[in-house]
Amino acid sequence: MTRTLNRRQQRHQATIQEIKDTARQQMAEEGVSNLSLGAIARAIGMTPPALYRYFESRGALVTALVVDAYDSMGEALEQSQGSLSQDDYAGRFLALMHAYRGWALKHPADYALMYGTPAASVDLSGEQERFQRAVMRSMRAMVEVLHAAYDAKCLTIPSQYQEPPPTVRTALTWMQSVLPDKAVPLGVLALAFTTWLRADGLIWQELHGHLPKDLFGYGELYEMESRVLAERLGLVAL
Amino acid sequence: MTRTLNRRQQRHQATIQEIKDTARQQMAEEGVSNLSLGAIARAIGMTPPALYRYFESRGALVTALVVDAYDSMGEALEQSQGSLSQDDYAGRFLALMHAYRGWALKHPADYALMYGTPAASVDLSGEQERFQRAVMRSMRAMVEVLHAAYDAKCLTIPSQYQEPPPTVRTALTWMQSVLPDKAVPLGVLALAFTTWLRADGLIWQELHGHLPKDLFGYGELYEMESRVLAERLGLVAL
DNA sequence: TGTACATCAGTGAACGCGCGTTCACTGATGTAC
DNA sequence: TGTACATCAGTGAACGCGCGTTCACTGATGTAC
Repeated sequence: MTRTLNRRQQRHQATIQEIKDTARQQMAEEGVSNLSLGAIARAIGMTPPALYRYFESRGALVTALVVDAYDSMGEALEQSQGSLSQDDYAGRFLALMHAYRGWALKHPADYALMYGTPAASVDLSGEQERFQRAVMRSMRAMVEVLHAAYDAKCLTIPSQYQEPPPTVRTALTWMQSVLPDKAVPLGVLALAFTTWLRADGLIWQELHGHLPKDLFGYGELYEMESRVLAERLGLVAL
Repeated sequence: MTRTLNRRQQRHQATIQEIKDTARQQMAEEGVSNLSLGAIARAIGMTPPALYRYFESRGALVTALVVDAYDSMGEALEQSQGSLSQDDYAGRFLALMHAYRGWALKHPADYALMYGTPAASVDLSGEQERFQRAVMRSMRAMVEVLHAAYDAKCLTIPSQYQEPPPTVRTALTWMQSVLPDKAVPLGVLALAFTTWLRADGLIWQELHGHLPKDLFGYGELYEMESRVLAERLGLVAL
């Protein structure tokens, strides 16, 4: 196995990192759709063809960036749980929601890459499952909190979620199989995702929507919504 | 006034329409970010410079398309109310939600244009208010339903919405002033928008997200969510 | 430890492409008297 | 009704740009004996 890397391999990995970091910075400055291999190469003192030693195409680079973004987001979410007591479900939920918006505002380019118009990124059919797994990884913390609350009988699941339609059920089962916690009830899983996707709409519009910026009031609207969601999930504040 | 248009002016307006229609078709086929003036001109049998008689730049064309899209969506929402009785608030709400997803699926390119990564569109600072007004126009039906339900005491407004933070309040007041119905309580307005934005997240992810497509089960997840929302708004089905 | 060979990093030139926009222009369409 | 003039539509050529990707190549870095 390549357990130990020689110096050349280490440099290779380091350069891959440098390329990705530069790409992220480029996106942040010039906009997600203006990611150019030439500009990246220039910024790190190489010529464009040299990048092909590290990524086989522009698309491969973008794919790597997307997967990284989900990981980075997931990590931020997990870290948000640090200091909270295990059974403070409402607190943990609110921390997750807060961390989510925080991450999105701190990494707008990555967020746009994950969530924005896909034409800017790539839709290689072979990569689909790779993306799906990345999403699931980022969602672990959310699922974990709701599952814990459910087991403690502190979660209200709307009746509709108990018996999802067959197609939905199929997808949920796959998602369940990908998570480390194989015992998550499907209803909890569905609830975690719909809650999540609803938060998405708010954040995205705050960042890129055509509404007056004031409406979101530096996150106050979002926090308000988070609290409403927490209440309706039946999570009681400690 | 130019109340009656001569033939030349009529042709001018017709060509503007033709350009916009072709542009929409182009976006649908090639992706929103691949909108090219050359391709549009070619499709309608003109040369690229000719388009500059109708739009002063590519950005102006995109702006017009966005505004049109909001109008088209708003119209679809209003039409969804047609056959329902005025006081069937739950029915009207569900019809709106259903029509919203329906419109988005039928016009994915326009939806992406309104809602997607803005780099693909335009962010001329002067156009901001134009966009904001367009959004408000598209939201009339939703606001109207919730307002009617509120007056009939059939709407549950979360306590947090009664006293929004000052910044949020400012934006809501502006929004209120732009609507035809000047008497909408701010809480109702806020509720209408957050509900809306949450639905957005679901639809967008169904269209462009990295989740398994089955999860959305041909709209079943969305309908499920809509019903949950209706219940929680306190709207009772007739 | 030193040499012979394979592997890899990076270069520089080139390819072919499509893009938005400008400009000076020709013809056609409309207007005023 | 006919003519003179202004307005507008559309052309064709050109500008300057940046893009992703390929190719044959030179040097440097590592490996095996």
